[in-house]
Amino acid sequence: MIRVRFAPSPTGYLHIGNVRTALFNYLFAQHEGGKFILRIEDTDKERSRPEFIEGLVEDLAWMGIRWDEGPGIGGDSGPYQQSERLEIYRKFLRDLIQKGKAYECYVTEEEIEEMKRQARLEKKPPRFDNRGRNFSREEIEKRRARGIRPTVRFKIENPRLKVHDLIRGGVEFNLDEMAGDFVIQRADGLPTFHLAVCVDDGLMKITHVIRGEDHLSNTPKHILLLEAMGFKPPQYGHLSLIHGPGGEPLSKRLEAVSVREFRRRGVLPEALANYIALLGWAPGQSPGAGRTGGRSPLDPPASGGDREIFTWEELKEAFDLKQVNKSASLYDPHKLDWVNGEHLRKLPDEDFSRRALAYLKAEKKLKWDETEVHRVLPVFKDNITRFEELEERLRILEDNFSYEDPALIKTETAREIFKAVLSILPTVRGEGEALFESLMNALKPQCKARGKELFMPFRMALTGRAHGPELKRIVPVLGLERCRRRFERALQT
RNA sequence: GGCGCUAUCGUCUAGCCUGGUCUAGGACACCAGAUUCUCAAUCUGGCAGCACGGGUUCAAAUCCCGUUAGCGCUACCA
Repeated sequence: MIRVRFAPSPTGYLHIGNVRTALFNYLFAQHEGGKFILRIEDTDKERSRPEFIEGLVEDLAWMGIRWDEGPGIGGDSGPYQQSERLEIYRKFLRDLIQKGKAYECYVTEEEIEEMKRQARLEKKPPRFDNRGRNFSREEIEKRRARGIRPTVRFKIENPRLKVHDLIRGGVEFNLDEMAGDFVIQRADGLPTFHLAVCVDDGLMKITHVIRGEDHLSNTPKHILLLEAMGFKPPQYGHLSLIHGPGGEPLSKRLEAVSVREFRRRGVLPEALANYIALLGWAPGQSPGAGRTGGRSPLDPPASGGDREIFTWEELKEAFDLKQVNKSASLYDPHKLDWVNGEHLRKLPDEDFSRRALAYLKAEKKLKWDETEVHRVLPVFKDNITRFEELEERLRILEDNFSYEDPALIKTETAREIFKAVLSILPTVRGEGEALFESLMNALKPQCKARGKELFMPFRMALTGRAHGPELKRIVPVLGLERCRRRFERALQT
């Protein structure tokens, strides 16, 4: 059974970068019929904050990424919050020390700082020289007497290591060149990330660790640690990092790329998932789908490497870790908007209205009658890229708008048109677009204006705006009575 | 500095493993045209790329070496 995990530390909200890690883990698990585990890594008590845990859980749930084990639902390997697993880590730590695979290290932070300073001066790579390994009894007693609390370091015995990365292929490390023995328990008695991760991945029987590239260099340490504790290391796959639109690190604009922000602006969760999945992944080209082939729309959607729009189900079906590419990519807001628009337009009117309404309510932007809004919403389906634009569009429901271009309704022709409309309005019948047709049929004999000359003043009187959805769609949702009021108002302006 | 990773249109990518079918395909963005009310949507067309230098080969985007650039790690953060 495949078991993967997403292990965020609650030091901020979910954003494009870490939600992609979550998504790839989730899709992989779903595709393979495995389990997806959520684990909260809050061993850094300085930076971790409880409200971020809630935020993470909420954002993940909103996205539609569901965990099989983790906070809120439990599971066989709990607890799933590292701050509640401290006893477990201590037990493994004692064991490691007992077996001689780790040791208490009385070297102080100041000494290490000095060591680094020296190294810089000599233009040598700064690395810990493992001096704490060989302190004499007396030295240790002396340091203890000075009140120095020890860290615990893991002994690196065989520093050369070859790792097969699921995404990158073979990667070779030489830990000698990188660093010395590393800390697995801080002086304050809390485990470091390295220890906690390895104990948890071991105990939770994680089979595949899919995480950010920033952990690639940690992998040899983790494999060594896992083995020292008697666990079989999982397989590792490292995802490249994502950068902002200008190539700058994402951390510089975390707010703009947070899941919360996308939700606030009215992005569909499945569209976000779709877009993010496309960052660093593309469905491989099926053998038949060559450049000249040209697939017909009737071909099964899962084929071909040029697909862009996926439902959640299609994503789970098509996702393949082997097709994830190694290079970093930039977040492009334009394409997200396009993907979102595609998903919006694919929604049946009823679903579109329901979800748009839910958005407006959640964001406290519903200022009009709910049933009426529900009825009007589909008119805007082709006109928006995000729900956030709806607030402005819906002002069409208000009678006392100001005219964007008042000159348009003041011309002689405009006044003639309005008078003619008002005169034929009582005779107009019909539903939907037929209503508009009926209106136009009655109107044409009564006035000579045609084309733009006719429609622009018409639109301005009705909506106050020069642009908007087609009139044949606007008129029926506004209703004849409201139209009458607006034409009369235009005449008096 | 050391170690590691990466490198195809402005951006996301297909192709690379198993060299020829690639005068490199798709998508976003951009530009132009169509759609006889606008905007949008939609359709059509256009612009634009194998980082650089060597090799191997009859043949290299694809294999090898080097250079350059970007990124990551180099914490008692994760």
